[in-house]
Amino acid sequence: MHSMANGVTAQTLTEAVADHLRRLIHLGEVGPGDRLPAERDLAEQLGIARLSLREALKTLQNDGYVEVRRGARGGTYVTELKEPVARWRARMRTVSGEFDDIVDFRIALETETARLAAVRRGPADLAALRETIDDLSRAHDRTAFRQSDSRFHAALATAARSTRLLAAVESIRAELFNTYDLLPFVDPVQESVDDHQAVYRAVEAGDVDGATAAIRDHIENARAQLRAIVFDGDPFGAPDRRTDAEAGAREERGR
Amino acid sequence: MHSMANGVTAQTLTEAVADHLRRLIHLGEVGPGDRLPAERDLAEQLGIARLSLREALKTLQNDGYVEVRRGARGGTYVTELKEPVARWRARMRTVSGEFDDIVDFRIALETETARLAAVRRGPADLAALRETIDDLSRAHDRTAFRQSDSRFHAALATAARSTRLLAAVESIRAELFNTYDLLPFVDPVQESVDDHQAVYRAVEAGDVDGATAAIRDHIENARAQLRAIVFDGDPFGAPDRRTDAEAGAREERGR
DNA sequence: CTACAAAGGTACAAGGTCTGTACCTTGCAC
DNA sequence: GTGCAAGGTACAGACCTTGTACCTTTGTAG
Repeated sequence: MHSMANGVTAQTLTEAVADHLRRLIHLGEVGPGDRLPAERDLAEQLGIARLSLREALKTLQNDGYVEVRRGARGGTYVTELKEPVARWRARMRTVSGEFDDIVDFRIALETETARLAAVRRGPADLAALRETIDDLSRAHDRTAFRQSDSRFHAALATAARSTRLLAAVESIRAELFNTYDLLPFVDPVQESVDDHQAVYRAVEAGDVDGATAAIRDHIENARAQLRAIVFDGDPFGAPDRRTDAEAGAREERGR
Repeated sequence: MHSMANGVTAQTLTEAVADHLRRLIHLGEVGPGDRLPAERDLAEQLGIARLSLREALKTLQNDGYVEVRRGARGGTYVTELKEPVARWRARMRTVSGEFDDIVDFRIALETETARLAAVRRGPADLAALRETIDDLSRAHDRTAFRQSDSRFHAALATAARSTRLLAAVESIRAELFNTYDLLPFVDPVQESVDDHQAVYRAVEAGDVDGATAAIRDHIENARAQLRAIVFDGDPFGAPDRRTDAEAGAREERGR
């Protein structure tokens, strides 16, 4: 027998709660400056003891996600996220291939999502998609931009009638974090609106190939933008860019 | 603020271990009749206390995945899996859309996997793929068939150079369980070999569209076969069709 | 400038989980 | 029928989770 391998561990409530909250922050559900509910309330909402929540908040505090203030106007506030974003960026630069691995996975999920959406969408789905694009084009700050962007992709997965794709699309977005705060704000908005509209038109028309091509372009655009953020100013030069065209030439260790 | 929603829970070690072992069984890493390592050894391999392992085994025992025998030739043996397969089948029939949801997700993962493999594969990858197909065509029993099949898809994800796709492909295969034991054995072998060879040829040729089309066909074939197992007449022909609730209620004592 | 209210901070006891260690029981093989 | 390789059981210590109670900080209304 083989591969009964190791690595099995329990997850404490504290860890689970910290992961949950960290994910909400990564997804932009709560952004810099937002205040979380009071400990007692939040603990009740999450169905856990206050102490467990407090320990989770302590973790997030240590990692620089939130800061805690006492007194009447006290509470737990999301920070500007400079520290965690810096750590995320360092990891993306350090762990070879991690960045492209995530984006490749996202492409796998979203191209098929777009394909299914083009086939299965109904009028209500189209309306929901239009609304997210309208919100996006009207977004006046980064938080609104983030949320509209997230909701477009969620609406697409909803139109695709796939609960697993919806969940996975959200998960992988959380892994990419939310780094728009590091970009100049104006550029990405118009580009993103254009990309989303292209996807929408193909989905509305039931154009399967057009929809997959449009979403692939969109994610490749996002990849390029994020790559600039992550690797900009690297003294050792850009790491190898695994485009599909190039990568075929190289070959790796056997297995 | 919204969506701070509920549902956060810790996972006990026992649960984690049970999930891990159940997954190995679902993937066919260990099959009917196989014996797991002795409790003391397995606990050490997994890095956990024996009691935690024992509780996990108790769970699997209750669910009909394994049976435990004492004495010199004793140990923990994987059952014929009739009970869990019946439960799985009942669930697929009952939970509306669950079956297609899983297969749709699998298509999302594997089409992009095939696409990337066609672009990034090296000679070693091609050799590994050929080997799994050879194994498959020589498979004399269901266990060998299962393993070769799994390994082909793993090799494909390896050729695609994507750790996340590899992990996700494995996960979703575990959710589909391993129901080949319910099929007549001869048919699917030749079909499956043909399908895999079609994928291989496209990947070898670097034919992106051919590879995605071939893997999509393969999975749609698998969908049709599985659908027949899941939704068509009872494979055991018994007019007495037990619901899973009934099945769980009976046959409780015999252990 | 004082009292109140709304937050976070701390303490403790009861019950559950995980570990390490030790010892008992079963049943095949010789 | 003895040896021995399994599983079966017991227990104490450390850690995690919960419920409850009470303390401290700080903005602000009066």
